[in-house]
Amino acid sequence: MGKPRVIYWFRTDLRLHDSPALKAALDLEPSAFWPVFTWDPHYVYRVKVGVNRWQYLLDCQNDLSSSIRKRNPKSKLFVLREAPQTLFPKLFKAWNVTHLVFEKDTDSYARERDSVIIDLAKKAGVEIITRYGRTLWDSDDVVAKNGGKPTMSITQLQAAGHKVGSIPRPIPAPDHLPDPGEMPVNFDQDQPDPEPDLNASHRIKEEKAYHNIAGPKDNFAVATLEELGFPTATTPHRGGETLALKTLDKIIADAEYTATFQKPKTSPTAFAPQSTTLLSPCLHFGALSPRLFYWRVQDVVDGYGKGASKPPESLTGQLFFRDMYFAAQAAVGAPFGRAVGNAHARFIPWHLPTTTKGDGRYHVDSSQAETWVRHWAAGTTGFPFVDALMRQLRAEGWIHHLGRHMLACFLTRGGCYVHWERGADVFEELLLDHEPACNAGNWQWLSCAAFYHQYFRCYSPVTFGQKWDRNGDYVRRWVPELERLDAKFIYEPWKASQAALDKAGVVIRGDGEEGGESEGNKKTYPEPMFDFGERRKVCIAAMKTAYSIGLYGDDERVKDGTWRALFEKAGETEMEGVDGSENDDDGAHADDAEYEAHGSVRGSSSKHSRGKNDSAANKTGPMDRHVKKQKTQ
DNA sequence: CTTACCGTTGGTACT
DNA sequence: AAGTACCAACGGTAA
Repeated sequence: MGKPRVIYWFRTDLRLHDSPALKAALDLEPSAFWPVFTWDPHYVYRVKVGVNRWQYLLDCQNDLSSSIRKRNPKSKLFVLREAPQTLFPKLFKAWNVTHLVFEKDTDSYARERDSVIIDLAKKAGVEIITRYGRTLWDSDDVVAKNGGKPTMSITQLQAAGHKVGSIPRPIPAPDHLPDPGEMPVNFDQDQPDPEPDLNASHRIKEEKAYHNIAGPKDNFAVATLEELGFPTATTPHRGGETLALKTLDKIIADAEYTATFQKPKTSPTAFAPQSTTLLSPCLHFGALSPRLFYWRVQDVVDGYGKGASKPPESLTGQLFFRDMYFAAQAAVGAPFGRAVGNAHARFIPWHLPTTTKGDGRYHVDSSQAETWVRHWAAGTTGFPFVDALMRQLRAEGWIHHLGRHMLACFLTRGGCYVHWERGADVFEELLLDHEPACNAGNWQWLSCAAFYHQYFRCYSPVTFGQKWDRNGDYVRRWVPELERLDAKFIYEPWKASQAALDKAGVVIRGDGEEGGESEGNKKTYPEPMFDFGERRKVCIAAMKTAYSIGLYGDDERVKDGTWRALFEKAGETEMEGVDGSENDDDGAHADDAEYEAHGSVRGSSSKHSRGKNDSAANKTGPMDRHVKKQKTQ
């Protein structure tokens, strides 16, 4: 029995401070200690990760690696390019490993993957040690204290958290790390199947992610965007533990901001600087510990006395929401990320639902909805506030939480009546801070499928922006076509007089698909893609029908399609399978037309450039005709 | 059982 | 400018 030879497996905990798992690994007093990151093909190919988020991940890895090196010049973050499921059994042997240590992860894919790894380690006689530090409280403990049920309200989370116990105080970063052992690669590399590559559309060059297990220079280096075939990232936001801690210091130094923070009063239109902390991407990658964040803030609040804000509005309250979604997902499992099969989300027959085949595709039941979602994703809806938000999201990978509300409400229950899964797909790709539990949870919240139910409260793309930004500076920043338009019309340019438009040098015309950005000296901006007031009414009425029918995602009638009869009986026409297009009965639909499309909205980074054949927009399925016949009977 | 009130972040019309 | 009542009316929670 030699001394412990330990692999510390970094995943979504790219930091050295406050890591219970890292502490457990170092407490073994290893004779060999390898800080390792494995490239999971699931992340590289099977989930949508935009270029900006890749950049942020690589930032975090580079910073971590240099922090490790500072503590031991012989060490660094060793990046191995192979799926952990095939890599670890070989590594255990080749490096003579005795322990594998990592932070527990309650995401559904991670749970599945980690249980495989734990079995493999058992077989190899390698001891597994895990600890938890991803949320304030261990999500499984929260679920247990919530009666085994998902936490569906912030009250439940707070009550269950209270029962779990006090939030652990942060653990300082180690000031020294043990030497790594020898690292022979005397085994073959298992190559993953790159198909389907959900990120193929972003790549501008050959992707070389798995060309060599230790990277192109054979030195286990952190990858570059170029090796992945990606173009340069556009986000100004940079990642890494060092930066995260600096940002946190700056926030904490402002005691009044920290102690009196009220989320609903922070502005979604503030930019340079934004009104919130922008720490969410650091939390996602684990570059910042939520418990460190919590206690640094709480200590300020405790010292501030009267006038401090309280959860859920306060800064610490924001972390509670994160814990709530994590615990909800921990309880529900994989169905939490979907509608069908999710017993805790209402069934609402929105357009463009994901197919039940599990292939990531969705049902194009309405060409009109498909057109709307494309405009939504590209930032060409003709509603300036909506378009500004989407353009900032595409460029920077981050928008304010209330901006996300606006976009989500508009796409689902307050505008397009498109399924929240379509919006979640786009956010998953674009958000730097995309967190599976929080994304799915927030989309369910905003669409009133779960967590939130007041569907009659709708965000107006005109009024909501005006409430925060009378002059429309935010819109001018992101929709430069309207830069010079009078503030009176900046949120609703279709109402502007010809004189006002002439003065601003803009023409309101078309649907943004012509590709022409300028006409002479004038710029063009699209007409609004629908009458918002009308759509709002239609959506609220349809939500009322869906609520009164009261089905949930796990209902048999949802799975077998008999839900439709219930909605037809209720006289509902705004629903999946009914195409609202005015001009689509021109005989253009082939009988065997495909009615599925890839589960991603290809928002082109070059705006206004989407081709007409880019999607299944002009194809409809048999269901449409079926329903249309019924309508005209 | 009923009832009243609350729920992180709506919109409108009024004072 | 900021506060209030109302719109039409949801589910969860506590009394």
